[in-house]
Amino acid sequence: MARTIGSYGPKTMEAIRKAGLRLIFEHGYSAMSLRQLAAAVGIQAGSLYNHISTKQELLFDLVQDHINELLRQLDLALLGKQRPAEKLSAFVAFHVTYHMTKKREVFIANSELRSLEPKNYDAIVKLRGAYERRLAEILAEGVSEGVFEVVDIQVATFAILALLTGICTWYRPGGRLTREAIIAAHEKLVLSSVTPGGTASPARTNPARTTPVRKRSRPARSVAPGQQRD
Amino acid sequence: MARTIGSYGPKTMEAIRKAGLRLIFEHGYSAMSLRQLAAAVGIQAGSLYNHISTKQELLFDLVQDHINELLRQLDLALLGKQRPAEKLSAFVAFHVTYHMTKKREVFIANSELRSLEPKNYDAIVKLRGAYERRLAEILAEGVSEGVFEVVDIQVATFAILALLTGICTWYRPGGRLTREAIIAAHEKLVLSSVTPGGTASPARTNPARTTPVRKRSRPARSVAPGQQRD
Amino acid sequence: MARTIGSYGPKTMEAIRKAGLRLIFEHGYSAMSLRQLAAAVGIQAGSLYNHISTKQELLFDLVQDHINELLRQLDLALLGKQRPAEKLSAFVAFHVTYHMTKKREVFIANSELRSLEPKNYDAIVKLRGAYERRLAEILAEGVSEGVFEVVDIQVATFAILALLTGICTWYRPGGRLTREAIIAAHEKLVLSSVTPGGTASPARTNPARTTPVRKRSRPARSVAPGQQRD
Amino acid sequence: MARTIGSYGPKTMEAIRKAGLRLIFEHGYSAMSLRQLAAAVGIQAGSLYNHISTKQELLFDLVQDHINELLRQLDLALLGKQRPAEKLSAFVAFHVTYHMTKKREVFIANSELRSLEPKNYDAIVKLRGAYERRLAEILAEGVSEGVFEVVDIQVATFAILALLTGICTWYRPGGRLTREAIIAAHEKLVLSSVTPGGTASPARTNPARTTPVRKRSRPARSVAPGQQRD
DNA sequence: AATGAATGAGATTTCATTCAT
DNA sequence: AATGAATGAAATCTCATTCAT
Repeated sequence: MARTIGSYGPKTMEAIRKAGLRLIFEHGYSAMSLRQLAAAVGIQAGSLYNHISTKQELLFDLVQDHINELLRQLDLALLGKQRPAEKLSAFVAFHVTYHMTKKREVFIANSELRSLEPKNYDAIVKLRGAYERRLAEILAEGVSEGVFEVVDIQVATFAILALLTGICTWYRPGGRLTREAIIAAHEKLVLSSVTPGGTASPARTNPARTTPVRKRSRPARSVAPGQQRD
Repeated sequence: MARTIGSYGPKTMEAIRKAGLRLIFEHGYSAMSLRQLAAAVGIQAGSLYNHISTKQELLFDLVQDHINELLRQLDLALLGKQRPAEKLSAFVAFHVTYHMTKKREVFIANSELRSLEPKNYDAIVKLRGAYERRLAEILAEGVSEGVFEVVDIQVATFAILALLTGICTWYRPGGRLTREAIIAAHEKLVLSSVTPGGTASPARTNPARTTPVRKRSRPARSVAPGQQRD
Repeated sequence: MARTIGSYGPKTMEAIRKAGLRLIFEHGYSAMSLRQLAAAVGIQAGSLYNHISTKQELLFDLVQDHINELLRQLDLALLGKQRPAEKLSAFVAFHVTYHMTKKREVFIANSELRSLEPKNYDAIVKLRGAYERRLAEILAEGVSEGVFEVVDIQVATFAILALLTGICTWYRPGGRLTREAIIAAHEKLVLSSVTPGGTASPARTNPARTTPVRKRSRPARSVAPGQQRD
Repeated sequence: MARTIGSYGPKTMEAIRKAGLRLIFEHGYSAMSLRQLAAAVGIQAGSLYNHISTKQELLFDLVQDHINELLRQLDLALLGKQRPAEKLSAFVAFHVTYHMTKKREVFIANSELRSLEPKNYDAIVKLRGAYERRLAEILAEGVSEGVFEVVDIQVATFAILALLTGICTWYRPGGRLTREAIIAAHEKLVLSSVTPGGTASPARTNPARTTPVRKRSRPARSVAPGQQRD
């Protein structure tokens, strides 16, 4: 049979990316077959190869494009913000908004890192590091100015990112809350979480750790998002 | 010919579960092949079927046993705690500790729900709901006593769980921080996050939502942890 | 790598059907492996799935197409025949001829019904019933006109069909007898078998059968050709 | 778990044979797994090997014992019969009765010959030949005495056997007809079928067959019951 | 740029059979 | 005589990928 409507010409690549995002989001990268993907696009499996080079490259492109866009927009969102609290607010608002808009991209970029081949994995983790560093720097600045208090900056960075990223596992447009309410809820949680006060004392580092850090027993690229890099 | 070398006897099942946990954690359920699993155990692929009935059942058992244990231990940890703040502290300490001890089980139970067949998925989601409810009730109690302040209890529940569960993606024993420090860091973040004060106003619900809630377009069982159920 | 040698193009499906017929005839459906079949066709086992959807579907299609063709040709053969004896002669001649020509299809359609899944089984048995009814009606007509005599029409129908169908277990082209001789031999047997005369009395029905008919203890779809339906 | 009731001691072998008969009758030899068989008996698959040597031997024993018994009883049934018609009546009555009583054994012995390994196949076909010869001799005797008329003795032998053997595909105790009625119905059909009269002329043999008989293209042991041996 | 048919590897699962206990 | 756990082969079927058309 000839090709079906909706799959013709230069729009096919875009249809592949879109269907790929959805299918990987729903089933995971290795559970998604290229036949499934092709069917969703309305073409035969072999025809995919007119547009992608391999399944792996499709994943890599989706993830890479997402992270680049994320970084680009984050920098726009932080533009002109001065004080740490202001920056943190902007970070939260941006992150939440972005995750509500692009929950599939975000989810995949977090959960399918382990499906990337080593070279691709390294490239993505490097990009992701840049994003995390933005938050870590905001926290560090706030702590050094005395407006934030955390037990450990690294832990707080990971924890806040996890908190914010959690959205894409449950958010659905048209749910009970408005976007603004969801953003507000997260701003409250995050800003309060680093507010000074309470009984917390600074973290003690591990005295047991006198031997050199062991090589990890599992492949460096196994799980997302924050590999223990401290 | 009968068996020559390799694992034997009643320990095999335990070895399968252990290797299964590790491999699913590292590669994901559908990326783990039973050949791999058998090799890790030291038997032939077909021999797995003396111990499991299907690959799917293995996943289900691992997840179910984990959640049952999690619930059981949580209730022990909360025993005798009275005030909401006390309960929340205990919840955080328990959750973090458990996640550091059993990070693989926890990670799988969160990330592989979508790999469960509908019947199994439903059973697990039900169990998980019981766990989430424990936290939601603590928050609700604190809010009604005026000791906690959140914009929205549901959102706060999901956010705190996401924050806490994030640990199992980066924690590794023997890292820079002691367990106690990690627990303390999370207690600070979580307890502060719900501390009254700040400018937050109560969540406005979505005025746009006048039509009945649509059926979701993707399978009900796709992603973890908190399906939009509000 | 793509294909190198072997069958190609639109002829493959026909080759699969032909080889499938032969292999099922020789070894039986469940004893025929798809590897064998693929080897007979000259392709890889997996390549079969470009042409068939499952092994079961292949069997079903072979059987269904055969029975449809059988019915179609039978009706042609009976066209214009008036008297019962004439009809019975035509039936025998047609049946024997067809079974000599398509002995594999015939044999499979009779012996592999039990290998059909329930839904497929039901469909085929229904078609087969139509064929059997043609014969039963000829006999009934002859009996009511007094030109045939049988003890029981149902039993005679089954018996004559069994007699005629037996051919496909021993016929081989180029054997000792001409086709015409084989047909003549069967016409003599069948026509004589229902000729009036002899000592036979009408069948007594079973007096022991006072209780309702029990459900059969084995699956309704086990053996061919005539399930006890009286 | 220990062994279940009904499977203990010297009765196990009998249970295996009985369950084996049923399962092969219902599903066919190669579709019956030894695990199924063991389950039907109430033991583990491995335990079968305390009683049988291989799956193939089980089939062979079932078939061989059946045919031996068949021959033995046939000779008893023919004892003292003098005239051909008397003999043929006795043959039919015996055959039908036996097939109603032992329809599973009969069916298997006819349909699973192709599942026998060459050596076993040869042994069984030899035995079966003895049985067929009994009928062929009765017919030949009747023909030479002028009380029977057939176009071809070989064809008539096969056809009558097929007719009679068909019973085991539809007979079920407690059906509409009494055993006696079924026997009577078959006696009428068979005796009439060889009654002299009618227009049939003796079979012409195949003039085309001038070349030596080709070797059969398929394995000598493929199908039942009457290989073309003329 | 799409199809349809192919490949070779590999997926999960079942099989007959073995044997220490 | 039974069990339970093992083997190695093979079952059906799916996969990513290739390529002549």
